[in-house]
Amino acid sequence: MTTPKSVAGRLFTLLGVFSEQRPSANLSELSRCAGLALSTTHRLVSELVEWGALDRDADGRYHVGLRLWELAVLSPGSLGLRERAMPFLEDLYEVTHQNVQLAVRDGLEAVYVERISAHNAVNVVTRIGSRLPVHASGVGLAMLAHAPAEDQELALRSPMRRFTSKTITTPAALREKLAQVRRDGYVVSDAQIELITLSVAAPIRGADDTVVAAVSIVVPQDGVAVGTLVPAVRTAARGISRALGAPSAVRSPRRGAP
Amino acid sequence: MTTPKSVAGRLFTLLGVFSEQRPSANLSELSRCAGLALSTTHRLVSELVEWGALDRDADGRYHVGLRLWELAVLSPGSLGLRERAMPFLEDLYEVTHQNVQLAVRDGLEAVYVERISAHNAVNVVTRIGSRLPVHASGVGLAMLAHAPAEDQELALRSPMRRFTSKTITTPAALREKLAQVRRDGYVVSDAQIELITLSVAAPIRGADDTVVAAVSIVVPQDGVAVGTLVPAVRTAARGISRALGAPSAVRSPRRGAP
DNA sequence: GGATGGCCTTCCGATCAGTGGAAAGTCCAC
DNA sequence: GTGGACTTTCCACTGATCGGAAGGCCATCC
Repeated sequence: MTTPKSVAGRLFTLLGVFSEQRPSANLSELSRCAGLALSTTHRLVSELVEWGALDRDADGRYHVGLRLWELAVLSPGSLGLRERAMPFLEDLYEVTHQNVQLAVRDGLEAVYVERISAHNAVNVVTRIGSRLPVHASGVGLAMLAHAPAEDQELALRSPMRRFTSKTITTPAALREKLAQVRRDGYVVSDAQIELITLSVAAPIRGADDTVVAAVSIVVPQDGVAVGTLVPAVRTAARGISRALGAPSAVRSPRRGAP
Repeated sequence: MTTPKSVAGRLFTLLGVFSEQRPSANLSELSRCAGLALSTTHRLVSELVEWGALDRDADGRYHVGLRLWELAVLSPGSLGLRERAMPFLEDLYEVTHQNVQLAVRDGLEAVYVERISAHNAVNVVTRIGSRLPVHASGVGLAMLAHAPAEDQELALRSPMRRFTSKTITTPAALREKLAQVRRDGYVVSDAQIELITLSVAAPIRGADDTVVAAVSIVVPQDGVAVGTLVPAVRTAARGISRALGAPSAVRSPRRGAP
């Protein structure tokens, strides 16, 4: 474990100790995992607690604090987008009763910022805040297809992790898929992450008409008519784009669609 | 503005510059608002960007980064709670089509961690991540009523901000309200924040049977039968408690049924 | 064109905050 | 009582941090 020289780096290392697998830790644990001296850890952690980045419970264990929420919701993927998208996600959920997801792009990863799920909906691997490579997720493909050329180039050149036998892993396949997404205006991502699920995604445009997010719906592989989902997802994506002030969604350009 | 002496403090000061009113800032702005030298700001901000706490857009402006999401969702109010509560919030929304909110307590404040709202629902002041004093919000009262005695004492001794003519502001009134909440098992918070709205809230218990969160529904003052909302909110709260493993919410366990 | 002002970036020496070893304190289990 | 795991406090040394200063970039103004 490389110990960063700067204090800031040490703080980040400490915060990085927390994960889904280890949502809480005691002082020694933090010290060990971060590779810092106990006394140093103690002081830094105390400062983090004082500010609210961490909380300390009755057992002396540390958790991520609620103050970080206040910051996180200020991120571009959150501010405005979530608020405005929510009602449309609601609509989509109400019609389909399946998992509905909202994601933004961070480099070559799709970050899920909202998700609506029902009791009986199919279980998916993603949670809010989690990330998936753009090449392997419906939302990722929807966003990548309309990303700046340099990002697309980078994605084509980067190794693509394989999740299932159907995962796109070659530049050629990805290139073709992206072209198809641009042509159709939506993505059907078939068993790219898990063999039993399928997702339909569509891009969301912001006020400057660039694609800033994507919405998707995840359903079980069998028993759901994909054809009926596509219009619903596209409608929601369009509604959200309009709510964000996207020019192309305000007027109604009929691009070859009936 | 007092300049903190520690590096950690300076980092927090920098992050604290961002707010709902100022979701992005350039370097000089950060330097000015944080009261730090330009060169210092430059170095610290660069480190924050490197780690992902901040992002820098094409115009050279800084935003809160998406990495903070990954941390924020690990907070106790998020991890597990949101995931498990969502379906029940959905149910509540679907039945009522009003604003549904989920909150946790942080000291004497209620922090909203999830909210579902419809196109036509009444507008409320709260957003995800925002805070309200416990004495003035339905969710706050629901949580405070079952909080440790010391926290209740503290709340009774602290000054209570007045939002409207109906806001609880005296220890006596608060004490009585809390007793009522404990007796009834729910809260009707009538115009305590805004005169035109009313909320019904109920406490949610965790695996250790303590109250860890609260769910509420916010409706316009007029035209909605409160009587019909109470059972719905209580049912949802109970369902979430059960999903969290709260002993008191697990009804007569049927054992042996394979 | 040259001047001006705003903003960002880099450099560098003095200084002072940060580090970590060590020791003392706390708590629990055996 | 003893041992062990964890936390808290102390302190002297040191090297990371700070901020002034200088330079670069890019507008806008005269």
